[in-house]
Amino acid sequence: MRWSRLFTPTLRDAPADADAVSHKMLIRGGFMRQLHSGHYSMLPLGWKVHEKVAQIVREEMNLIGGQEFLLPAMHPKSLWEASGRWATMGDEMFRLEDRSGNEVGLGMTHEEVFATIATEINSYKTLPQIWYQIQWKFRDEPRPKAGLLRVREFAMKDSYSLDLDFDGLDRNFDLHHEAYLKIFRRLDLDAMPVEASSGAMGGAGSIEFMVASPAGEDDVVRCPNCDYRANVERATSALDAIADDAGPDAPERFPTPGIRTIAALEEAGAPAVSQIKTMVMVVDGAVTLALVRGDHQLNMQKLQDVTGGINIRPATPEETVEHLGANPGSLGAVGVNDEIRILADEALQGRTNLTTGANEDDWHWRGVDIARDVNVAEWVDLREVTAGEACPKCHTPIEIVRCIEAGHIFKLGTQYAEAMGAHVLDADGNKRTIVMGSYGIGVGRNMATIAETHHDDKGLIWPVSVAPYEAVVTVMKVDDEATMAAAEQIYQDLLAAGVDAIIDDRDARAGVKFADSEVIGIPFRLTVGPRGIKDGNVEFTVRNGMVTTDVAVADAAQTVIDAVAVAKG
RNA sequence: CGGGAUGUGGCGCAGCUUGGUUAGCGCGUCGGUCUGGGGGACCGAAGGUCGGAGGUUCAAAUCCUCUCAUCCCGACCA
Repeated sequence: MRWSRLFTPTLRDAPADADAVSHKMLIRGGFMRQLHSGHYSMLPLGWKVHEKVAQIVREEMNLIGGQEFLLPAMHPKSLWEASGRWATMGDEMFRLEDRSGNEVGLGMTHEEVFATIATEINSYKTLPQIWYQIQWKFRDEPRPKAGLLRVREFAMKDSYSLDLDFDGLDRNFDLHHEAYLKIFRRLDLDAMPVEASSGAMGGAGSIEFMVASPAGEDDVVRCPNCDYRANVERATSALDAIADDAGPDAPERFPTPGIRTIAALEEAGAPAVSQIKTMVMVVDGAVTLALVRGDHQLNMQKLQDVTGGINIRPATPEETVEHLGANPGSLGAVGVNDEIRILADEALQGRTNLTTGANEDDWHWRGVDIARDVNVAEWVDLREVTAGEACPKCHTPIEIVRCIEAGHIFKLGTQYAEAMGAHVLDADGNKRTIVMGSYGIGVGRNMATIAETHHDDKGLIWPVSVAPYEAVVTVMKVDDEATMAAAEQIYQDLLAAGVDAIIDDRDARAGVKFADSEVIGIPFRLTVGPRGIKDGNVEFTVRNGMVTTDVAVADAAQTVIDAVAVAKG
């Protein structure tokens, strides 16, 4: 490519509405432009990077036996009704009507379609299978943000494993786990696998691949001592046992005028660790109480996971008063009847002599024995761990790191195959439901994650594996014949050796050319100018670290060819 | 959905409080001259429904109402 013909509108300033580093850099480098919230146009360089990321994913999927498909993005309502997800996907699914009035949805993921195709598998002999595609997903996100990190329209590699049994699923899950680690290594992303909530996907278990970054949206618990890693949505920690006084034979009501918060109640003599915090939640329309220790936080995802609820929200003040008879600040579960489901965090199990609201404004109970006085339906893990608590495995204080979710793999099980009727006959002639796994990597998000973690104050620093160009030959004086001829020869040598090179043949000032190559983040640069040519030299600059050395004109191309080869491993 | 902020040539901004010439500035763009190893200088030029609609007024970028868009925070702390 000749830069004089390249369309890549670089900017001196980042747009004011960009906040995340990757967003600013990708806009400044002319990789992409926003069309509207959550939708980006990929410009030539952006698309090149995107496709290099996709190709790495494709290669690693093929290596584990994946077969590439391409499924429709637009799906009939009936398909999603069959799995029950037409309803459960809620507002996150884009829906529209065709001219006949038939409702269709834009695919957010493709379990249903792949499972439908899997109905054509009739014999166990066809299994296992790994099917995948790299295709556009549409999700009406509540809040698109941070450039490509969270968008409403994006390319995703989604793969699906099909097996006769759960042992097979485990094998394919492990194959994907390994393939994903290789993919992230090739993308130069330091991704850590963590236990995760399966969320709306359902299924038996899942692993997220997390890359530490302040631009992320997930918090990951990490033990600095052992290998414990988990999303806060799943993480636990070891708590010190608390020895309570037995307390009175029955709870006692006492007046607490004006006391509305845990902190205020603590000042009034009830330690937060000995309070019950009563969260009034509405789970799919049903008022539910979630109890946690006074000094603990409720994790909504954990509540969602344990209840299996789809729509979960805090109760409104009106609903709270209607069901419990008091306002927030004086709420409790003592004496609440069976009509309201009560879930209590495990940290409250066995506790006595506790304090909690009495469901009458300005009154609380003390001396509460939770087992005796509260009608707990289930003891579950609801609490969000915090940094510094003890690792559940080794008791070292844990840390919490902000992360980008770069990939996610799920052990789905049989639910989609069952819904779509994907069955096979096993060796004994018995009908069996196909066991599925599903595995996703967002191409654009990974591109942004690389940008997020590979830059300096001059711009991006792409790993060679995904760089828009591996090398640029920067011509300092295009009207100097000897300079241009030497640059052209080097450029042709690079192309002949398979290096993805570009020659900057623009009649522009040196500063402009340097700045552009740096903001774009091309890994290697050969600067060819009359000054060096006179001595038979060109300059070789490595973008990462901006180290420049002189090399002989005759060796220049080979220097880059070698550097590219080393970087690609 | 709740809260906050911002919308003025391609990008970054000023002007708005206190309404009043032809709406400015930097960068970028186009033409030219001089330059030529870190976003150069000078001359000239193009490019704007001041997000949109309605209202107040003799007069609106500026005041009022509604609306749309974009960004950030939150989706719990009883």
